[in-house]
Amino acid sequence: MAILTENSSNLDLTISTPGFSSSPRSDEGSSGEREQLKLDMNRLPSSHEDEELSHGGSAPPCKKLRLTKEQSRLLEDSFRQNHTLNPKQKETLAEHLMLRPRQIEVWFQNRRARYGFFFFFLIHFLHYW
DNA sequence: TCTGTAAAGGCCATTACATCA
DNA sequence: AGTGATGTAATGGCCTTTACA
Repeated sequence: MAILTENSSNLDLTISTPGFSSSPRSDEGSSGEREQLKLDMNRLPSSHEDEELSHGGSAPPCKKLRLTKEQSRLLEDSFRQNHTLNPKQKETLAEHLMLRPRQIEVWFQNRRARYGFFFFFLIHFLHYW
């Protein structure tokens, strides 16, 4: 899979994920049920749900989600290509992964925080060694 | 040109929750 | 089944940059 920034000046993204489609799949395989559950939990809340939450409705705030392997993998691939996202890329990724843009943003932020420095250090270490 | 200001985005520290041993 | 450790999603605050009047 790859997310290609076709042109850094124009903000288009090409996302192709073998075995992963943003559209719901009816032929979910063996790992199916548990994974499907995760996807359901992780899916972007409908505008109605969103509205309820944002208006402080009686519904409890969303529990912390766990990203699926596919979601993580896709995010990881994007991160490898670019450690930061422009708004368009964020939007596209969010749409593709059925997450909120804020979640994409948070993932990249945490990713940079956890491994960014490590890899920076590692690369320079290898380079000079 | 400068200057003040609001909006947006990034980073950091921290919290809170899910999972595993 | 209960518990502590660990990993990580999420939040809030602060800072910098940018656009605009």
